Amino acid sequence: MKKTYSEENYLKAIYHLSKMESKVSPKAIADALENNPASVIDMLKKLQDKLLITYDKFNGAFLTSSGELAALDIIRKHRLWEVFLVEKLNYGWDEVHDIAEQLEHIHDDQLAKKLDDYLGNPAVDPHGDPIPSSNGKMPVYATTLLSDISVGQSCKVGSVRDTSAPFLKYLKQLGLGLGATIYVIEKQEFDHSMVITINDGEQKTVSHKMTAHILVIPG
Amino acid sequence: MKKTYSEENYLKAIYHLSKMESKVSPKAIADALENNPASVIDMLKKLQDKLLITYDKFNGAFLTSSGELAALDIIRKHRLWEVFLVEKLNYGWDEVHDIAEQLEHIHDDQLAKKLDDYLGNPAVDPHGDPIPSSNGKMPVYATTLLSDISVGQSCKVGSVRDTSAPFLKYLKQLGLGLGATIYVIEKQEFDHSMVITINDGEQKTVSHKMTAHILVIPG
DNA sequence: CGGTATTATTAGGTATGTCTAATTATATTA
DNA sequence: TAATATAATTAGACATACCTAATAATACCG
Ligand SMILES: [Mn+2]
Ligand SMILES: [Mn+2]
Ligand SMILES: [Mn+2]
Ligand SMILES: [Mn+2]
Repeated sequence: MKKTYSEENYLKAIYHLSKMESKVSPKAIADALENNPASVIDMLKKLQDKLLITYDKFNGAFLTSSGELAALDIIRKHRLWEVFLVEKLNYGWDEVHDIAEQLEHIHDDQLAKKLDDYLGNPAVDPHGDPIPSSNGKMPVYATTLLSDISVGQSCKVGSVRDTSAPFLKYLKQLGLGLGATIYVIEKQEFDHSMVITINDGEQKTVSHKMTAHILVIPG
Repeated sequence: MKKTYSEENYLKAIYHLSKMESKVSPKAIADALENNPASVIDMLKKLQDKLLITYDKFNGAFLTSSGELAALDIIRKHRLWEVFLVEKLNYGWDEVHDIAEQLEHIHDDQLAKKLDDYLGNPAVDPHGDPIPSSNGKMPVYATTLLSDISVGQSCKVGSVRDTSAPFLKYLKQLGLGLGATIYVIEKQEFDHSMVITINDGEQKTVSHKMTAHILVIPG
């Protein structure tokens, strides 16, 4: 069953929110899509009619299995296109999200597979996020937040939980790219800010807001 | 001023129709877009309000200079994406039009230029149609119809005037690709069908409907 | 010329996806 | 617990881009 541009965006938002919070509320969806709860309620009804989600006030929204497959398909396309834009068209990783937001909705049976093959079947997108397989499985890599790494431990940047331009620009400025090695020197109890070195460079202080949006592979 | 998906399709249709016929009527636009004249009239008013076209019943629709620039930009993107799909993703030239119809509406300031550079600044799309320049000029190549070539003359396939799958499939079956050399052996006065050889192969008979949709470079 | 077919246009309506404002339900917290 | 803040929901509206049916204008043809 063909989905509209808008339905696809809702499914994707619900998928992402369900990974972050236990309950996916209309308010949370409205915030994610930058629209309002009244619009969300309308759409939740439509998605429920199409058996893509279940929704009730107490449990919030849940993707059905067909809804989850649809969401993963969109995410797959989004991330493949991001790889294309960075690897082939030489965009910066902080420039590609909004374009991928459009490209993810292009409809064609063969496109994702051909793009995937052309790109050499990449495992992750330019932000380190895993690319779902064509049969709808989401590989899991980095799951530990940098903020949870202990003093004296080191780790590598696996992916980021925020794809906004300001965040990515700041990362670039810090030299914090994918795969960068981080060593945790100190943690402030007061505001949870961290003193770290990046690739054995000079010491830098980063806020909790930063460290709570960076996923790492410990060790 | 940002244009909607639909507005862009109308501008493109009006551009193409204006090259084929002297008057672009609501009926002709409706046929091209497979919708109905009432819808077209609505949109013509909107486009006129936005100063993208002029319209009156006696002269039909005309693109203003900003309308023409917009149309050429969409056509440029359409054709660049078609090159990408064929050259990089290994689609057949009969499979790419509908996908490009979606991709042409992707909006990003740098995208067309980056794509163009990445593809090596192609002059023509997979159907031999010239790719407009970034400053809105449409190069002109093949302008002669195969149906206008005389008996005893040869020519090369420059482009096609129909991008429907049945037409392109038939071309492929005949071995009539871009650049193929055609030699005109005979022309029937009755139905204007032609006997030709393709790349010095065996003789084939093709209808006027075919020869009137193939543009060639004589000589 | 007059009648018929084709086009153009208007009027009114539908579906999608959004909104604001009002109302109801649920949490928070003093 | 009662007041208050936040969230969910409903009602009503609006913009976009379609549609059908009716009417008006124009073209075509015998
Ligand atoms: Mn992204
Ligand atoms: Mn999107
Ligand atoms: Mn095309
Ligand atoms: Mn289009």
